[in-house]
Amino acid sequence: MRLLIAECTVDYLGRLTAHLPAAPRLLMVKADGSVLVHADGGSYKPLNWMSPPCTLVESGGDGDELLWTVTNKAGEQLLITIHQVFEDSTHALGVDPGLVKDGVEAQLQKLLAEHIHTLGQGYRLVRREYPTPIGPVDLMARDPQGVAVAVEVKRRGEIDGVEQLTRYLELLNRDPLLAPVHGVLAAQEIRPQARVLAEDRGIRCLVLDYAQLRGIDNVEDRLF
Amino acid sequence: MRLLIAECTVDYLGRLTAHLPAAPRLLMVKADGSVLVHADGGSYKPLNWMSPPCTLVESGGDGDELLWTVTNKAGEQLLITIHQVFEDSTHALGVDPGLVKDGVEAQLQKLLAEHIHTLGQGYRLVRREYPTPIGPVDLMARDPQGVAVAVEVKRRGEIDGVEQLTRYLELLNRDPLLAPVHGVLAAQEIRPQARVLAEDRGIRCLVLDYAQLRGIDNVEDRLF
DNA sequence: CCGTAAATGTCGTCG
DNA sequence: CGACGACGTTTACGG
Repeated sequence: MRLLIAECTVDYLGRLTAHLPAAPRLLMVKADGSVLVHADGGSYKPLNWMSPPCTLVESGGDGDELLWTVTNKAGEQLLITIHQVFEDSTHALGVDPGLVKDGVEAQLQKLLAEHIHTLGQGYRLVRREYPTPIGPVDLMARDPQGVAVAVEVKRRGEIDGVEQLTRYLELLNRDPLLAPVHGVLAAQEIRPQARVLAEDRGIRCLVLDYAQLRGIDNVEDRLF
Repeated sequence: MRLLIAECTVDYLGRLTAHLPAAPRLLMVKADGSVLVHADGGSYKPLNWMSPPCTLVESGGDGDELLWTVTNKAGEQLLITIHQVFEDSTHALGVDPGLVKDGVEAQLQKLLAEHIHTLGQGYRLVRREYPTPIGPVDLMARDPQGVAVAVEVKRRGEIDGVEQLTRYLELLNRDPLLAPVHGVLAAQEIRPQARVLAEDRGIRCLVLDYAQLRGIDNVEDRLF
């Protein structure tokens, strides 16, 4: 990895065109040739960048200037003019062992499947990832009367989730052996507009308490 | 901005939990206190990070180790254990003048508005950004028979765009002075599933050729 | 400050 | 390799 602190001007010509006036910035060149231009603020997103795979060509500009031309397969270009270099260092980091994550939605789905009575007393789980032609429904269950219930699990319930579940329900209800199929949107948090849309379509909204779902585990652990 | 090249272990405890085993990495601390952990690959996204506003507390760990505890308002934590420092430098960059962008969807919308006959001969533009209670429709037009046509412009047509246009159409069709309102999804590229969904709902799909739309300009430039 | 839509989104997974 | 959905999405824009 090469790090430069330098005054530079940057132009991106690709899916859009963008320009950065001259200013001191951090230029990061990674081992795979990708380039990041960072300012001393903002968030983790660089001001400008080129993702790998790409190639960097260094050439002389006017006077003491350097011109970097970074190009990718699609022909997108990042043009960096370096006016003054304040620091320039290179470091061999090696391949990173990588990030280990504990998911959220998958956990919620698993927990809700294990405690399907969170939907109400007498509910039974049919299966997780119930297949449909347009993708799997997170959970399929039966209510105490035996009516099919399709459950969409989200961390945050938003309009997208309602639309997604609506498409599943429309398809599932075409199956005379399954219909009628009710819908439940289950999430740790449900946005007001998503709730309005869901309830307008007869979809029940269920707010999940992650801690409580795990708490139920603990209680049962004590019982057995 | 402070840059460290260091062997470190990182844990994030927040919306999820994530762990990075010990390895040499770049640690970037920005002036606003935000912290980025970068490897020598991947894309512009750090392996781990904390967005501002947040606070960094440095304390001693076991032996020569250093422990950074980065905390934000929501109580999320980024814990960085620094085992060995290979380089440590600090640079004053000042406030960045910022990025100037030329958008894409806005350009497409403008071009299509200027060449509304791309929809078909005899089409007339009513207005861009036609207001509805849930937000503006990109373009409103009339077909040769005077029927209202709502157009949603995207760079890439995906299911979301179809849903968005569907919501607009549902609302617009409630207005007896406007109904019936037809729908058109116009994009440089339309995904197969979006096309199926759109056509199932009677929404026409129109693939836009950016170069050709500008080419039409050129031809007209030559004529006048 | 909340809510929605856009993003040079990026990233994983699965066909 | 393309399509599709999730993301610690982040970010910009409007009410």
